[in-house]
Amino acid sequence: MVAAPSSQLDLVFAALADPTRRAILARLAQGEATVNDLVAPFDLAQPTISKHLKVLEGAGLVSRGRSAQFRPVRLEAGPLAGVDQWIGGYRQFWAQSHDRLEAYVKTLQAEETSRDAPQDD
Amino acid sequence: MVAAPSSQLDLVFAALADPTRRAILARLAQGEATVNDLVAPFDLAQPTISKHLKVLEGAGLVSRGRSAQFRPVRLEAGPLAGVDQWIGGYRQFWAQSHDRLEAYVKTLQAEETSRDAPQDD
DNA sequence: CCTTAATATAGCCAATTAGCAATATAGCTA
DNA sequence: TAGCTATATTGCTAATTGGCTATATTAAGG
Repeated sequence: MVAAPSSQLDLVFAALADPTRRAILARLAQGEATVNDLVAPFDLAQPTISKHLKVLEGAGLVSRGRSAQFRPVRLEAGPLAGVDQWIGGYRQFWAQSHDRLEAYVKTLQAEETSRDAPQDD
Repeated sequence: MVAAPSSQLDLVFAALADPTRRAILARLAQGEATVNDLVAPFDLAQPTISKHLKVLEGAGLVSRGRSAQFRPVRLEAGPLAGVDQWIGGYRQFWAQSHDRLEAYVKTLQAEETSRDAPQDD
């Protein structure tokens, strides 16, 4: 077992890479839920959902309570703030590519008048 | 192999889950680079980096040019805008308890920044 | 042409992962 | 206590992944 300790971002991005887990988060955005609540909408076995929950918990994206034999799951958005922060460092780059795209569209429109545009891709 | 077509978000999150790939993006935030440029800072073999680049390209996060025997790699931030939008749906959940969160975010950013934040200076 | 440089591809391995069914545990309730 | 319900754990499999070395490809330059 050589495994370097995964950083928080590693765990969070990995957790978010699975559509089932994102759907679970979406459900939790509407409020706390039991495991069975979370199983219901999917065509997946209960242990499978429990496993997904463990991954989400490991990433800090959910926390568990205890109420009788229920272990309510609730959304913890903290790590998403971390992702948001990380992404913030790149915001300028998609603003910029948007500008480039706009410029490109303008070019196409300009060439439209001269009816002879070469394909350059 | 029944594999449902991974959504863009699946691919992007999965690509971002690896610290080497995030570091590559951080490097590309400073400008186009050749594969060798990207190999240099890591203690990884060139084919390993090429594989990472293929993952990033599959997610739409980088694109490749061609110039002699070089295949310059450049950042494509578009997909990050998609992530930003997805995350936007959860912003309210951390806005609520901003105070407690601030320290937490600072902590994990401190951990990550040195490793793979884009340099914007 | 032949060599060198930049990159890609192939093939291998170990670790991880998403899924399942079966079973165990924990806490009500009768 | 017994039984029922909610959830966790175990143990399996197939697929995927990150790493490597060795080799192939592509383009420049002598």
